[in-house]
Amino acid sequence: MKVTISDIAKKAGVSKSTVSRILNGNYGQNTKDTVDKVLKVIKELDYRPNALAQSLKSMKTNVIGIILSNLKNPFWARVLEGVEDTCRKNGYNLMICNSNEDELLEEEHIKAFLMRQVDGIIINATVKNDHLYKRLIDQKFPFVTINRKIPGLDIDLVTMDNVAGSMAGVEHLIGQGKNSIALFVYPQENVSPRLDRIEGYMKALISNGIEIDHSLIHVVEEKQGRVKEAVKKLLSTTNRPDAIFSTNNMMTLEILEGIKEMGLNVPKDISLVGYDETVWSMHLNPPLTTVYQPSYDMGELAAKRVIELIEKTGDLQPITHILQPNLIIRESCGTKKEEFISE
Amino acid sequence: MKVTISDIAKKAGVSKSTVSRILNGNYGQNTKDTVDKVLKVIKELDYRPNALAQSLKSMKTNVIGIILSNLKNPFWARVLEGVEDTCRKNGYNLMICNSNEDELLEEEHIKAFLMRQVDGIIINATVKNDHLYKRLIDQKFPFVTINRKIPGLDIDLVTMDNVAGSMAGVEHLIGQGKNSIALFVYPQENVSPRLDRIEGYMKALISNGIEIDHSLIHVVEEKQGRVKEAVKKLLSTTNRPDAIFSTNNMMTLEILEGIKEMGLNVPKDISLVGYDETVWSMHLNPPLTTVYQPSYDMGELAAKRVIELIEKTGDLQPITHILQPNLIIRESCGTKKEEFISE
DNA sequence: GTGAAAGCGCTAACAC
DNA sequence: GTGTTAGCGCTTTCAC
Repeated sequence: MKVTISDIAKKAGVSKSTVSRILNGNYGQNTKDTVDKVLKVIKELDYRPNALAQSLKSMKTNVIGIILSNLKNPFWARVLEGVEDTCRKNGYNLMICNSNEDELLEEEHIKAFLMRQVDGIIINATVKNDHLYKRLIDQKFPFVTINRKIPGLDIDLVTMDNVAGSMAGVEHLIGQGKNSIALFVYPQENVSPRLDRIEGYMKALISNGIEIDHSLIHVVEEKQGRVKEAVKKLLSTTNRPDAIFSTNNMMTLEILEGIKEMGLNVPKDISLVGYDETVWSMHLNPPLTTVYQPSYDMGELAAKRVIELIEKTGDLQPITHILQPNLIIRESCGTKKEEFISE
Repeated sequence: MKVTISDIAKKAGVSKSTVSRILNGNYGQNTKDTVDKVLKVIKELDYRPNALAQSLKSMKTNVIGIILSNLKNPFWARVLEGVEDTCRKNGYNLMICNSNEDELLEEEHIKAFLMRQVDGIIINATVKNDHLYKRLIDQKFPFVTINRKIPGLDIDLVTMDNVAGSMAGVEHLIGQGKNSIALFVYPQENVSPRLDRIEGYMKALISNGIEIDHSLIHVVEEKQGRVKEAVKKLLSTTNRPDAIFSTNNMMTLEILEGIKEMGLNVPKDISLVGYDETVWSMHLNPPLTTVYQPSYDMGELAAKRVIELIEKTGDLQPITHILQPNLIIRESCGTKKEEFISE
C-alpha cells in the first residue's frame, strides 16, 4: 500500500542509497540521468519519505512540544499563534497539550513528549513539578518556560514585566487624581505574574506617597459570581474607593457588572483599569483602559529560543526575556481620547 | 546518554525480547523473578521506550493532526480544547497547525502530517484543495472535517446547524415585532456556515410572510472599520431597519459601536442579535442576545469520530453530525430576563 | 520461560 | 557514480 524508498529504488533500477542521496539533495555526485530517472519515479509514485524512520535514524524529530493550561483565555490562544507561526517558519511541527493547571497531567505530558523524542519543550509551568523541570535542564534538554518564573531554577524564560504593567495601570489612576484604589486578584496560585502585579500595585502607591490600605486588597475566588459579590459589597460601604485595578481580563468583566448593578457609572463614580487587552475591551461601555501584553511576541520569542537551544551547539546559558506591556488608555478612568503609551 | 532497551537487557542479564515482553505486559509466561528483576532495572535507569521506534515497528503513532485557521477566535480555541481533551483521554497526542485560510499552507500541513504518519486528521478545511481531500478518503485515511461542509465529497463531518441557528435568531426578532431586519455577513468565503446563515435568515423571513428586501443584506469586508461604516450609513437613512442580525462575533462588536456612534440605543431604537456566544456577550451594554454554538462538543465529537475511524476495522460509512445551536436571550432585543431556549 | 534474528524505513560509512 | 551493509530502538516469530 504505502510506498517506501525500496519501491522507488526497485522501480528506478538503482539502490536505496542512491534514492536517499537524491532525496536529500546530494546530487553532485550523480549522473544527471540517474537523478532524472529517480526523480521521475518519485513523482510517479507520489513518494514521501517516512518521517518516523528518518527521525529514528537521525534522532531528531523536528517536533516541538508545548504545554499550556488555558486556551479559552485569548491571551494564550495568541501565544500559541506566535509559537505555531515561528515553528512552521523554521520547519518544526507543534505538539500541544493542556495541563489544566494539574501537576499530574503536566508530568504525564512531559513524559509523553520525551518518549516521542520531541526536540524541545515550551511550557507555562504549573510550578509544582520542580524535580522534573530540574531534570530536564540538568540533561541540557531544550526547555523554555513562558510567563511564569520558576523560583530557584535557572531556566530559559520568556515573560512579561508584570510589575511594570501593574505600576503603569495604577499610576495612571493616580495621575487622574485617584487615591483610594482597590486591587482585585485571584487567590492561591503563588505564581510570579500574580505576585508581580500585586507588587506593582504597591510600588505605584508607595512611590506616590499613598499609604497602602490592606482592606482595599481583595483576594477573590475564581468562582462564578464571587467577584461581582465582592465588588458590590465594597461599593456599598460609606467610603467606597474611587478606582479599581483588576488583574485579570475575566475578572474585569465581572467587576464592570457589579458596578453597573450598583447603579454606579464608570468613570464618573469610579474608575477602572483592567489587565490584559482583549478584542472586546474597546467595545465595552465605557471603552476600557487596559494593560496590553504582547502575547504573540511571547510565543514567538519562546519558539525562537527553544529552536536556538536545539540547533546551537555548545551549551548556552539560560536567558530571561522580559517583554514590556503597554497601557492602552481609553475612557474608563475619565480620559476621553484613546491613545497608546508606548514602552 | 539515552537509555535503550538494550541497556535494560544487559543490566538485567536477559534478552531484549524479554524486556519488551515485560514492558508490554505479557507477563504470563515469565518467572516472577525475571519480571521483578527487569522492572527494577527499568525503575533504576528511568527507562522509557522510544515511541519513534515503537511506531516505526507498529506503523501506528497515536498522534492525531488538526488543522485550524483562526485560534484568535474563542470559538476555535474552545473546539481545540474539546479535541485535546478527547485525544488525551484516549491515549493520543495532538499535532496542531494553522492554515490561516491559505490553501497552499493547508496542503503543506496535510503532507507534513502524512509524512509524520499521524493516525488521523481533523480539519476545518479551506475547501480549496478538493483533490487532496479526495485522495485521503479514497485511501480510507481517517479524516474528519469540522464546521465546513465540502460540497461534492462524502467525508465525515461534524458541524453546526447554521440554518437553524440563524432562523432562531431572526425569528426571535420577528417575535419581538421587528419586520425590517438587516443582515450583516462577510464576503468571499463561499463556505457552508456562511451560506447556511444567509439561508436561515431568508427562511425565517419567508415563513413569517415578510418579503425579502435585498437592500437589507449587507456584505461587508473584514477590514478594520468597514462594518462600522456600513452600519452608520445604514442607520442614517430615513427608513432605517428596526433590527440587525449579525453573523459573526467580531462583527457584532463593530455593529454595536456603529449604533452607539449614531447616538442610538439598543434595544430601544434598534434590536441586535449576534452569532456565536462569547465570554463577553453577557457583559456588553446591553447584554447581548446571541446564538450559542456547542464548540467544545464539536471538537469532542470530531476527535471521537476520527479515533473510531482509526481503531475500528472494516470501512465505516461517512457520517455527518449536526449540532444544534441555542438562542441565548438577553436584553438586546427588548426582552429583560436572561434565559435559554433549549434545543 | 527465554533468546536469536529479522525487519519496520531510512541514512551514511565504506567499498569498488 | 553507485551499491553493500550496518544500524537507529523496538517488536515478534520461531526455536529451543
